[in-house]
Amino acid sequence: MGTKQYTGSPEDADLMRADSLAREIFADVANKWAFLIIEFLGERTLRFSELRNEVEGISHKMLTQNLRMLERNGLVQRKVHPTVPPRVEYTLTEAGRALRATVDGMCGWTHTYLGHIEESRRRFDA
Amino acid sequence: MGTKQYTGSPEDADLMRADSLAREIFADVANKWAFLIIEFLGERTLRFSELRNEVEGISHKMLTQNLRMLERNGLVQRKVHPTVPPRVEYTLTEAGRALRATVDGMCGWTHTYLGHIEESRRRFDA
DNA sequence: CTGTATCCGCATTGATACTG
DNA sequence: CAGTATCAATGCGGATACAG
Repeated sequence: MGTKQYTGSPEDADLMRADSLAREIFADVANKWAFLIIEFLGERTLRFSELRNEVEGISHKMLTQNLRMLERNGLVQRKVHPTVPPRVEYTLTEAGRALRATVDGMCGWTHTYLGHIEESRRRFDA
Repeated sequence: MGTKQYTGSPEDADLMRADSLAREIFADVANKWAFLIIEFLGERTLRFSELRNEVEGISHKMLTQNLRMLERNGLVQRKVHPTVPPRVEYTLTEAGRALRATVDGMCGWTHTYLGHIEESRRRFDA
């Protein structure tokens, strides 16, 4: 994801592919719902309805939509128990947990700079 | 950003405020353009037009909009040189650089799990 | 060059209803 | 309970024009 100065050399093909894919993944994952889902899921295994309660404010639709997306990218594992009524559980994969580590970093950052941000906002809004 | 089990005790007031603010910041910052801007800015100082070129695909509007947002939250510093034509330079603040460290983590994560993700997608799309 | 404002199409989102 | 589908709204984002 560095500067893009492709000269056309053979090795660049992979870099370009990787870069554009990285962008795509960024666009997928870098939205607040995905982050919140990953963060709340943590090391746990939660059902659809449990997630719905934890991530408050998320709609039924956005939850399923983001869960599908995360599953497609291999970040969450979806386990369906063939019972009635159905019981579906979601867990972070290894890749998901690795991503969560970085999201945790963002959470930590948020708390560290909370004051800084609030003050900056006050000054700006004047 | 942990579980929200507020009992109503006095100390909880701050936690709730911090939590909701953290959410708000998440919603602000967790979008691909903001990430890309932060990532490309790095340790450098760039002009508006330079940023426009680096972050390819971003529109005039989205760039200004995100730059304002980042400035408001105290993540970038905006320096206007009173010349004609105007010259405006953007730099990450300390808070911005700290956030960038975590965004870097995400970039690293992307490259580490690129193969995993591609394969997972192929399987899912079948 | 940088920035604001306006218009407008389109995608995202929520609400609702329905299936297994 | 979990998931899909449909519809309507609204808000995002791009294009354009214009000002300093």
